[in-house]
Amino acid sequence: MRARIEDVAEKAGVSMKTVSRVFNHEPNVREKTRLRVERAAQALNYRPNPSARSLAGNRSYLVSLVYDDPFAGSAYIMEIIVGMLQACESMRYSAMLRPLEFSSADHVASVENSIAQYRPDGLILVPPFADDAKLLHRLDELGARYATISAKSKDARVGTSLDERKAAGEVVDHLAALGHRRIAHVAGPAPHGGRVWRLSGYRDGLRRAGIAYDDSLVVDGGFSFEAGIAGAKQLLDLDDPPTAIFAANDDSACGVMHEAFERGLRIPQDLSVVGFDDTPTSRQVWPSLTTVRQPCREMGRIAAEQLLASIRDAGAGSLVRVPYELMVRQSTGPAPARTKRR
Amino acid sequence: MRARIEDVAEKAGVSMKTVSRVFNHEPNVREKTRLRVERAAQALNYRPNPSARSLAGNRSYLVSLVYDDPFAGSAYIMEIIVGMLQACESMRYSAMLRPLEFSSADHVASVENSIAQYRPDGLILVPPFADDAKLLHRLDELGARYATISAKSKDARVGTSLDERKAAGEVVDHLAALGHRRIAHVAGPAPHGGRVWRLSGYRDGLRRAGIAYDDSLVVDGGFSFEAGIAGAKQLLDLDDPPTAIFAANDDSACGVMHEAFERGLRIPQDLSVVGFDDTPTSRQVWPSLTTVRQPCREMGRIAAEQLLASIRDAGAGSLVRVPYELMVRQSTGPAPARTKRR
DNA sequence: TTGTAGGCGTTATCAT
DNA sequence: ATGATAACGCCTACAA
Repeated sequence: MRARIEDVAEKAGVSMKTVSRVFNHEPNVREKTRLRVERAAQALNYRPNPSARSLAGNRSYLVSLVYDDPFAGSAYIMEIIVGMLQACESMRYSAMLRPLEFSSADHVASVENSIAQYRPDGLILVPPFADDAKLLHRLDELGARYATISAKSKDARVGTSLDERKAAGEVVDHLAALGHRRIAHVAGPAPHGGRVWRLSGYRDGLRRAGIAYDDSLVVDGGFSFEAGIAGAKQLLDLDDPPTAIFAANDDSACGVMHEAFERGLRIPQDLSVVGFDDTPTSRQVWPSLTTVRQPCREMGRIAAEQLLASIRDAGAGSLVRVPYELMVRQSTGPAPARTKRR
Repeated sequence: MRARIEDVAEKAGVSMKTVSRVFNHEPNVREKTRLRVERAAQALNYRPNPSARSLAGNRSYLVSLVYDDPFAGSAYIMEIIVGMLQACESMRYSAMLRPLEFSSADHVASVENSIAQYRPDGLILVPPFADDAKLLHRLDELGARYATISAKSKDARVGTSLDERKAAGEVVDHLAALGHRRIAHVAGPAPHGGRVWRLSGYRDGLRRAGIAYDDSLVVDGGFSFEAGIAGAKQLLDLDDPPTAIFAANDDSACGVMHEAFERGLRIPQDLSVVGFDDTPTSRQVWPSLTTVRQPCREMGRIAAEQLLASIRDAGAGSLVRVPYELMVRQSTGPAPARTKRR
C-alpha cells in the first residue's frame, strides 16, 4: 500500500523522528542523513499524510477565504483566489473557500461557526467582512489569525490596503482635466467600506477642481450591472444631466454604458464613463473602459503570505500597501461643448 | 479546551461509539439516546475534528477541482466552483482548487502527484482534462473516483455532458434564418474538445442551410479576447467578408465585436456576432451578445453530487445531460442587403 | 441497541 | 544529532 513514515525510516536506517525532521526542514540533521532519508522517501514515493500531520501537529495547514456569497462569482474574488492559491501552494498550505452571507442575521456567528467546523490556521477577509470592526474584534478575542484585504488601514494589522479614496480622487482629476464640470457618481452599496472611500475621493476631486458638490449627481447604486443601469437612468433623466459618470465599480459602469447606448448617446463624445477594479470585462467592452486597476491577484498572494507569516510566529506579518493605477482607456474623452438639454 | 467525542460521551452517559453513530447518521441508535447525545454535544459546542475523522476513517472528505491554470480566472470555472461548493457544503465535504498546467510536459503525472499529495476522495475534471482519454484511463487504473464536466459522453461515466455540437448547429440555424449566407467561425484552441464539437456543429448548421463550407471562413482562434480580435482581423480583411461571425466562446466574441467597432462596423446592422457560454460579460457588453447558455453553476453542482454518490458506493453516480439554451440578444440581426465589398 | 479495544500516521516530549 | 514512546481524536472491527 502507501508508504508511511515508518517505512521510510526503516529503509533509511533511521528513526521516524529523523524522517519527520527532514520533511519539516527542522535543524539538527546531518547532511548525509538528510540525503539518505530523501533517497529512501523518493524510492518509496512517500508523501506525508495530511490528516495525520494535522492531527498530531494540531494545525490544519488550511487557510480560508471569507467573502460575501452574492459576490461569489465576481472577477475581483476570482483573482484574489488565484493569488492566494499561489502563495499557499509554495508554503504547502491549502486554501479553502468560504462564501458566507454578510447580510444574514449574524454573520459574526457564521464566521465563528466556520472556524469551529473547519479549523483553518488562518482567515483571509475581503470587504465587507474585512471592514467589520465587530467581527475583527471578535476574532482577536478568539485568538484567531487573520489577514484583511481592504482599503482602510485602521483596525487592520495584517494584509493589504489600497488607497481607494486617493484613487477615486484621481478619477475626478482626470475627468476635470478633460473639461468635465458635471461629474456624477453612482455610489457603491451601503455595507461596503468601498462606498465610503470612493465617495470621499469623489468629493476630494470635486473640491480640487473647484466644482461645487451637487447632491443630485450622486445616486445610490451598488456593485451590479443592474445598479449601474438604474443609476444611469436616474442621472440621465436630470434636466441638466452629467457629462461624465464615475461608477463605483466596473460592473456598474457597464450598466451605465448600456443605458447610455440605449438612449443613443455616444461614449465618450456625449458621455464619459469610468469604473473601478479593472476587471477583464473592462477591457472587453467597447469602448474599453477607463477604470482604476486594483492588483487583485497580488493582493491575494500578499495577504496569504502575510497571514502565513503571522501564523508561523505571532507578531510577524504586516499591512502591505499596494498601488492602484488609473487605466485611461476609450470611455473617457473631452467634455462636450455644451451641456445637453432634453 | 475544545470538546472531544469523549467529553460528549461522558456528559451524555454513553460510549464514544454511540456519539460517533449519532454524528454519522448511522442506524441502531434509539431516538431517546440520540437526543441525549445531541443535547450534550450542543452544550459542549462539540465539533468533530476533521483531521481525526479523516485519519481514522481513511477518507479526506475532500473533492478537488482540476482545471487548466491559464483559465484560472475565467467566469466558466468560477461558476462551476460556486455550484460545486453548494453541493459539497450540504454533504459536509470540502472543495479544493487545483489549477494545473495542461500544456506541461506531463499533465497526467501532475494530476497523479496532486492526488498523492492531497488525497482527495474524488476529482472533478473540466476540459481539457475531462477530454483526455489517457488521463481518464490512468485514473481508472489507480482506482480514483472522478466526475467529468464536458460535452463528450464517450469515456465519461460520471458527471455532466452538454451537447455542444447540437448547440453550435442551432447557432448557425439562427443566423441562417436571419438570412446570413457568409457565416464565419473563430474556432477554439486545439487541445479542447470544445473546438471539435462546436466546429462540427457549425458544419452541421451550414449543411442544413444548404451553404457550402468555405475554408477561408474558419480561422484558428482560441478562448481569449485577443484570439477574437486576431480572428476578426483575418475574417474582415477577406475580399468577401462574412456578415456573421460565430466565435468559440464569449471572450473571443467580445474580441470580434471590438475589432468590428474599431473598423466602424455596426453590430448587428453590418455584422452579427455570436458567442458561447453566456458569461456575465455577454450581458454587459453593448450590444448584448447572442450566445449559448451553459448552466455552469448547475453543472458544477451536479458533477459534485454525482461524484459524491460514486464515492459513497462505487457504481453509483451517472452522467447527467444538461440543457443548453440559445440566448438571442442584440448582437444578431438580419443579414445586410448586399455583401460588403472593400 | 450499545460498548470495548486497537489502530490510523504523524508530531511532541523527553531521553540519549 | 538522533531515537523511543506517548499522545492527537476519531473510526473500524468485534464483542456483548
